[in-house]
Amino acid sequence: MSSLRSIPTLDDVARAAGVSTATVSRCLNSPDRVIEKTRIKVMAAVEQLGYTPNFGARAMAAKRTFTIGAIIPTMENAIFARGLQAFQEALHARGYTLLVSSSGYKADVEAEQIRALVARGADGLLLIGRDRDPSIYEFLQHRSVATLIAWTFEKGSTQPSIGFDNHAAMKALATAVIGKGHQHIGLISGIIEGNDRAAGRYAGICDALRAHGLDATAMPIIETPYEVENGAAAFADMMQRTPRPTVVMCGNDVLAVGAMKRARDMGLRVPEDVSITGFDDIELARIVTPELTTMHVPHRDMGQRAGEELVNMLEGTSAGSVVELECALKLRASLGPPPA
Amino acid sequence: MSSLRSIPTLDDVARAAGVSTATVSRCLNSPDRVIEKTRIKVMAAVEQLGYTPNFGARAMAAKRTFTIGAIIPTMENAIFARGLQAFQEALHARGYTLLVSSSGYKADVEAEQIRALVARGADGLLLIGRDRDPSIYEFLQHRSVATLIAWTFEKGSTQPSIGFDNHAAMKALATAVIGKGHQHIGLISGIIEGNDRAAGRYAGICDALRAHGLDATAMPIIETPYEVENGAAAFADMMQRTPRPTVVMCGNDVLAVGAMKRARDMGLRVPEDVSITGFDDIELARIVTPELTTMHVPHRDMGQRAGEELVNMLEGTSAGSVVELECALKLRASLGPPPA
DNA sequence: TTGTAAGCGTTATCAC
DNA sequence: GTGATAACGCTTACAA
Repeated sequence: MSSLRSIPTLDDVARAAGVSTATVSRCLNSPDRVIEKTRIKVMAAVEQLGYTPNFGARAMAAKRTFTIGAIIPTMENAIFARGLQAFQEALHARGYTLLVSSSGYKADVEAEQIRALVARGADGLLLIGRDRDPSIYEFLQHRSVATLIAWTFEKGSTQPSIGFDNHAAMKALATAVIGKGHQHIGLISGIIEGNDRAAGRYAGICDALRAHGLDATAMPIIETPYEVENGAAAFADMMQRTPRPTVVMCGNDVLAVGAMKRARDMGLRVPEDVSITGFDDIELARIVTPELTTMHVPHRDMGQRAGEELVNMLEGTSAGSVVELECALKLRASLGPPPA
Repeated sequence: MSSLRSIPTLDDVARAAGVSTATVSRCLNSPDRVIEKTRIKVMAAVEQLGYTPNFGARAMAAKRTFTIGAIIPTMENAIFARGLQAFQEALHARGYTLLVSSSGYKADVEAEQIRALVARGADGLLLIGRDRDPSIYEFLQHRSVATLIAWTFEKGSTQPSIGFDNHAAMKALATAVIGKGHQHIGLISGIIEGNDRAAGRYAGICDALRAHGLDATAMPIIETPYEVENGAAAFADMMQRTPRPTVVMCGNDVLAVGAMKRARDMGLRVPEDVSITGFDDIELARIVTPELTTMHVPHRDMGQRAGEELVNMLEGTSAGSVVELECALKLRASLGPPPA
């Protein structure tokens, strides 16, 4: 019975094909270094026995796994989904496997997962954002794990990275908002501590305000984890402030959508009574009514290029570059002029 | 310089602590089998050297990895996110690590990923739905990888599984729809081939129709992958059919939301001109306007219990049970009576 | 309680 | 082109 047969090893295949284990290994890894006749014989044995290489053994002997790990802050909303999908596809096309973990925006969980992935032999890692305990980067370097930072770009950074300038992008969005005539902006931000993207976006708004002679320190700001419910709660809170903001800018679309929902529940019309903006331009942004003014982030492009870059780093084709991607302002119905 | 030091092994730790590798191994795996004094000495060395066990070697020697794999059809929308998050938390609490892959609803990709995860030593696997080439189950059994099927329940199934009755749930929803007076239902379904959940939901609607003396074979049906855009396109198509459906039931919330968006773009009011229903009750369902009538699936509960069950199976506490979870009808504004 | 040593299943370096 | 054989880093009887 097949279920009694134990798991076949290289040795079993070699025996069945009447060759050495070295030859079987070659057939699997560099088929061209083996004469066709032998190869066919070996492959038949592989097939017949249902052989699958043991990954641990292979990793140990080859010091290479063709596996790349990615740790994203969350899978619960779509922010990283698109980019990750594209990343995965790019890796797959180059023969690599992607393993994903999510940290729930918790630094210690992330550190643990980085170790887990490295211990499992990940050749490379995709990390989101740059704010991280330095010891982690030391560890990664020590283990010579190729590491690429995504979702953020910083001029003159030394870390290989691909992303966009969160600061500049949010500044552009805020500038557009101010251009509509708004003087009272309220900000619902993600948790800024340990999150350079959130920090950059916040700073971008302040910059825009200052550039227009407005007082950035007066801006009401609520920090809360990126969840719809939190956006809703923060919005309600924000509407109590004095002076009441005429526009609520949100750190991402998820918060913004929560804010819009609460506005609706509170009987406030968007944008007649209050304007709302997001960031990311995930699918959600065009599903809600009214459609959300937001900053488009090239998720797919970023993911795909991240995949290619990481593979290139692994294969020595690239030393790890720093690439900046462009965002695009999406002016939609949720932003209007301030109420008269 | 620390970056010149090579990666420490058990041997290095043993040498540094002045004990054997066996003792170090014991300190790490069964600390109580080692006298405190030695343990302290060893742990200090571990710490000082920054030692991390090599996973491949450990897996090979111990034939156990405390790793569980999950393969979900997609990460691009939130359908599986909630459940997976809860699953992950449950595993983490029991000391297991979760590795996730997504198959893009493609059977061959899934098969490949199953092999990849098993080769990496996954002790157990979480799979979505039961439709799958039998050889996969044979393979899994042969490798004695504990496997749990989620998101679906079938009475009398022999596979360990946890889920809900897609057929009964959709039948209940359809019954509610018919109860509102609808005679012309259009269905926008996910791809049914190879997807028992989609198939069950379809059959459930047919059942409900028949139970009310309506002709199920006359129901217009469009099959399309679960994406917002596809839901929108299918809806437009559906509105051309004669007789025009008074309600469009969708295979899940993602399709439904796409349909709602298109309805709005076409100038059709929901539910005055046409009703729309979904399935899953993901967050999205209550974000859209009007809120979506749908079937609530206990995602978190399912994920959490799946995690516990799988660990129990691994640790011999459970032989693998078949558990059914209840869904709950959510009647919201997107469903109304048919237009006069 | 601790040490010795035999695997675990590959890959890679040599010879042949 | 192919075959021995030595790593690779760890766990686990078995001995001491």
